[in-house]
Amino acid sequence: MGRRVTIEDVARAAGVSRQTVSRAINNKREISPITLERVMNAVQQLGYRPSWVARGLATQRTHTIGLVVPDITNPFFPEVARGVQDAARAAEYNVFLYNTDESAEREHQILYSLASQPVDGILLFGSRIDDSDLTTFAESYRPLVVLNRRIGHPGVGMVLVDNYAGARLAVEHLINRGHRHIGMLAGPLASPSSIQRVGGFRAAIEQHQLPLQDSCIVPGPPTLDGGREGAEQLLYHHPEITALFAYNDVMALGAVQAYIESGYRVPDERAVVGFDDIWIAELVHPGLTTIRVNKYEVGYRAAQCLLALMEDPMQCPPAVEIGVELIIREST
Amino acid sequence: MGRRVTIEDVARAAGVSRQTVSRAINNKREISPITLERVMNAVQQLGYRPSWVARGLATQRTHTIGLVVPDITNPFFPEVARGVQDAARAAEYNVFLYNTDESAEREHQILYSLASQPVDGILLFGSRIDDSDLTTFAESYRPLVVLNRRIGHPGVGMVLVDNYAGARLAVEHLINRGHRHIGMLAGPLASPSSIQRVGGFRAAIEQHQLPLQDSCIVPGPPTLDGGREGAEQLLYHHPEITALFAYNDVMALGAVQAYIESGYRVPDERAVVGFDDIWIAELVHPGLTTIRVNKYEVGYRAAQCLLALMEDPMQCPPAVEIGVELIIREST
DNA sequence: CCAATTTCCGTGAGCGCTCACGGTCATTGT
DNA sequence: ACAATGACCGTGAGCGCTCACGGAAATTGG
Repeated sequence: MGRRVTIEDVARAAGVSRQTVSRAINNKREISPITLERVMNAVQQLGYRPSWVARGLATQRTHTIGLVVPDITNPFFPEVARGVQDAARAAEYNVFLYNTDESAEREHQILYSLASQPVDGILLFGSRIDDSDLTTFAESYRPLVVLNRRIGHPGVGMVLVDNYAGARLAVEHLINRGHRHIGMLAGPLASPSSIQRVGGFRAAIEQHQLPLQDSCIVPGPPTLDGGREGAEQLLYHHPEITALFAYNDVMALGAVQAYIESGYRVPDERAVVGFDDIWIAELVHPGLTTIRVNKYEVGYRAAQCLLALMEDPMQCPPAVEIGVELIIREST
Repeated sequence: MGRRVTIEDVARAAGVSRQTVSRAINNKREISPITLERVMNAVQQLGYRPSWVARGLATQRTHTIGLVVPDITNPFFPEVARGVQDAARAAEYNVFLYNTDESAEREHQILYSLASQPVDGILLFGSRIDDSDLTTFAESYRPLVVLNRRIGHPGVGMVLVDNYAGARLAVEHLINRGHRHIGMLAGPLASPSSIQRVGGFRAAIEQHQLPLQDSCIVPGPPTLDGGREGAEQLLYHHPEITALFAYNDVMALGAVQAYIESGYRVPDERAVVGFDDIWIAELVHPGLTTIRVNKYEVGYRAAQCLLALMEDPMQCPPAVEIGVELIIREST
């Protein structure tokens, strides 16, 4: 109850003009220390809080960024989100969160609705829309940072996880362990990170002149069941395969489950390596060998990039490269 | 580039007044079908998108809610957040996400900053500020829904997980399994859910007339390490304890680890039951016996409650009760 | 065929703030 | 002592939209 305290009220109470109050709270100087204090007192007493919305309308900036992820429930993203939040908070930005559910249509909706302003910039992670759509989008909309996409466009930043190197590390590790028939659970084919990981996988296999049929690379949803089913399918069609490289840890976990349920011992008879190093990878039994990605860093640096972009929306920031690391545990 | 398309542009293009355009896009009827179509065409052609901010200033509603959680990285919260998002999306609301890091000070900051408007309502989960602060907060601010707090105040909704019953279920299960010396990892004592779970724990123990010293209930941060350390401590001071009820699954997992590292077999020599049934509880080995809380439902229904509250901010909605369920796996 | 509705649409004001000016007073230099 | 500089502050307008009016046209009834 009670009307909102406006800047006018403060001005009246302090015996100055609105503009002076505005100057005070945004410490623009151009204001004498004494009036500044007078104003600040009035602010305190009335409990005045400037309206973010009104300010947004006047300045055309809302101090808000939008974070778009496929699904916050996917264990990869909470840490990323956390990184984003922390970076945003440091700069006094708020962050909106949206889930696309891996659906391009849904993603379009969100992006479209984001255009009607609430945000100053967008962080697009795990995008599933195609490159041309993304480019036209980047052209018409505000600063944007994308994950694992190469878009050479002023005003858009890129964060690139080294998927290719990660996949190679994984495969080489498997080869070192003596495996010669290696399969891959490729995840969602539409995803660029899947393409990159498959690329690294193929390259490593070929370099070592190991046999590889296309049917040893099976796509599937990046979920536990996706991993389980992929592994079962491979078990059936390619029983010679003794090791699996999975698109991500969740799929890898599913694969391990499938193996165990089918009576194989991991890692003695079948080995599995995942990707991401999500929190639980070290808790399961056997502990999951995986490629670690610093997820917090991904979020944090992406947000920083976006923040910089918002200062100067026309620059072409260098891509932020995120390195990866092989973490060996018991599943290989 | 290019100025923003305003409602005036549309009005001009369609040969009508701003107000008519406004009516059209908010389908207030009071508008003839023919002009409606004319306006809509103009909207299409110019690619007009009403400014959320300007509308917010005029209507004093931003169509935004704020979700405050201790840490989105805590595996309990992503699912909750997901439920919130989905409910919000259905009503065309955006959601801000904030992390308090279990810090009361940080929470105050956030709540305070939220007062300067960006949100129409607040979802406060895992609050760590004390009851009186919370009440004064509830009085002065906009609609609010809190989790696991009893605040009888018009305009504030409550979502209550049945912690008490959950704790009893857990303890009784342990007793059925033959345990007579049962300890508890109590989590953060400041948290109401901790208090409630401890209450249920005590009640069950007493009802079955089992021995219980206060030192068998050890507090600690709700993390893996918190659980591990608590278990070690108990192992040292109360070696007679054969079963543990943990504040949450993460602590329970830590406890299991501690036991295994100390050479105890779970569940043969030591049993552990958790709380929440987070995603990974069934993936670890041994699978974790736990009290399941439907986290998605918590978020979804909380958001619905908030939405209702925003329609009529002075009502006292009934508390939303969330039931729990004992899930028996291999850790007991 | 004319008053009483109803339907439709336009006008002014205002939401709470900031920006670009311009004005006033005290200060400085010579 | 007088113009010129600078520090400080106030004024109007405007950001893009909606609300509460009120007026004109189209409809109805007897």
